[in-house]
Amino acid sequence: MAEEIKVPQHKKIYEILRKHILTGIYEEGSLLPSENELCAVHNITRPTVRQALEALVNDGFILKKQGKGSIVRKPPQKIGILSISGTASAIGNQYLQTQILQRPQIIPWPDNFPFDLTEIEQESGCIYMERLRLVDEQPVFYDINHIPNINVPRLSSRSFENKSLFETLRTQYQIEIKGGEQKLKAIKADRLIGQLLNLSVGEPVLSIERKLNTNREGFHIYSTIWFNSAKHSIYGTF
Amino acid sequence: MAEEIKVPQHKKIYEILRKHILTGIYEEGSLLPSENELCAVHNITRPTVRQALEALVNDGFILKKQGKGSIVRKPPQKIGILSISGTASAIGNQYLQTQILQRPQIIPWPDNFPFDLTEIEQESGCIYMERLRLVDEQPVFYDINHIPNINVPRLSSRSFENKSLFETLRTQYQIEIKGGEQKLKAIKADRLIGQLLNLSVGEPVLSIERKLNTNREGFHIYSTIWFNSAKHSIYGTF
DNA sequence: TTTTTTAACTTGTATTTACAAGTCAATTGT
DNA sequence: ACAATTGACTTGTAAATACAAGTTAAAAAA
Repeated sequence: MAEEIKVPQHKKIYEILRKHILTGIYEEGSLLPSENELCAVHNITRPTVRQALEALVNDGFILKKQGKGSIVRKPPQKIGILSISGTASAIGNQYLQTQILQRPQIIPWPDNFPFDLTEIEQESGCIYMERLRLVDEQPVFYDINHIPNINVPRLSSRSFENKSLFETLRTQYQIEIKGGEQKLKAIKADRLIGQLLNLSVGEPVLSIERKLNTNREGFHIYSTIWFNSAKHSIYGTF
Repeated sequence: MAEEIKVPQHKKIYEILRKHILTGIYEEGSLLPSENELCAVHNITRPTVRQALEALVNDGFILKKQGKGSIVRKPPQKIGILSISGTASAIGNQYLQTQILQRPQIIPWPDNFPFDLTEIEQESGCIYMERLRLVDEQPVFYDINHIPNINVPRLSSRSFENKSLFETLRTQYQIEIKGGEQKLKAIKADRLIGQLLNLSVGEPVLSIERKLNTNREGFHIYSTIWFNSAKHSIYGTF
């Protein structure tokens, strides 16, 4: 019971600093507290602080300069819909609303699943959910997700209305996206997609099939996205 | 003088291991020597070894597993059309033929160019070229490129029939792509695009606008790609 | 005033030590 | 013969310490 999840100190500090950068407590271009200050504040030693800072450097949140300090670099560049992050931060999530069409539920994997599954994934079933994302009240993309039902207790009962699925996975289950593969196509909207995205049948739609790798061996997240590119386009840096 | 360049130990180890992985001394899938072995061999301490290994993890050369070891992962990422590389390696360039529709020519920048240009770029004019890429004799994508006419002598007189534009830039001019940004859309084929890609007007086409950054400060390459996704899809890893 | 030096910061590198936790094969007990 | 346990590996986390090297501004010297 209780099942205490052990989170290393350097990861805690990483999460705290990351959040503070994203929420604007540290402004872009300003300096983070010095390593020694962070040691004092969080009561840990410098190597541990440096481990957290190094992760922030790798993720593009800060830029270190010897003799100067750690410079905040707010928009972590990347994270477009095409890049490593979740679909959430695509447009600037202030204006991105999420509608859950299908709350997470546990189902067996579909018969004709377009990706190969590992045995463990196959045996455990998957958590399925559908979301519709809107900008200015207009539907922009619709996505379905298949997540292996492996050691993600109560995920199916969580709400994702106002937070990113990937944010939840990262903070609640320590699941991080490490990379992935994707296939892109321009297709014609069929009746279902047309209805969801408020498009006529036959209008062009951008479809993305992706398989995301995580820090858990053999744990992959599968998403399919249909994107209405009439008024928006998908932006990404790399 | 002599000007001794000081290279940190962890960087030396990184370079050694990297070279050994790339030259095949350590085979893909095999284990690297353990951290303690590396300490003994190179006469350094474990934190230093770990610093080198961490860099290798970040660059995708190894994969660490607690209790097991460091697994060699030879191909340091692949690069697809969506990633950093040029459009060439998209499908596996054996089957990718290139037809030059417009040989490189020097022109002024278009009036309504969709990207902001630096002063230097603006003043120098650009090199323009159009290509059609075919798989199995069938057109798959059509791309136009704008390259600043800055210190790229005789580029406009080169032939790109059988080599990648980016390969030429890298080997002949030491210009390397370091990253970039892109916008993706699904649009309807107009008459020109339909004709080029062998599609009916109104069929969905995937369009990509990209601005590529290079190792030359202020030297960007601008491409627009129209992709026929009827029989192929764009594949990328990240 | 202007320049140089110093001192007090910052991050970078490196060692040493200790224990936790995952993996795997040999050993042990049944 | 089989299952469980042990022990010897592996990497992960964390502390305490020391000095090197880049940056900056205040203090001292010209």
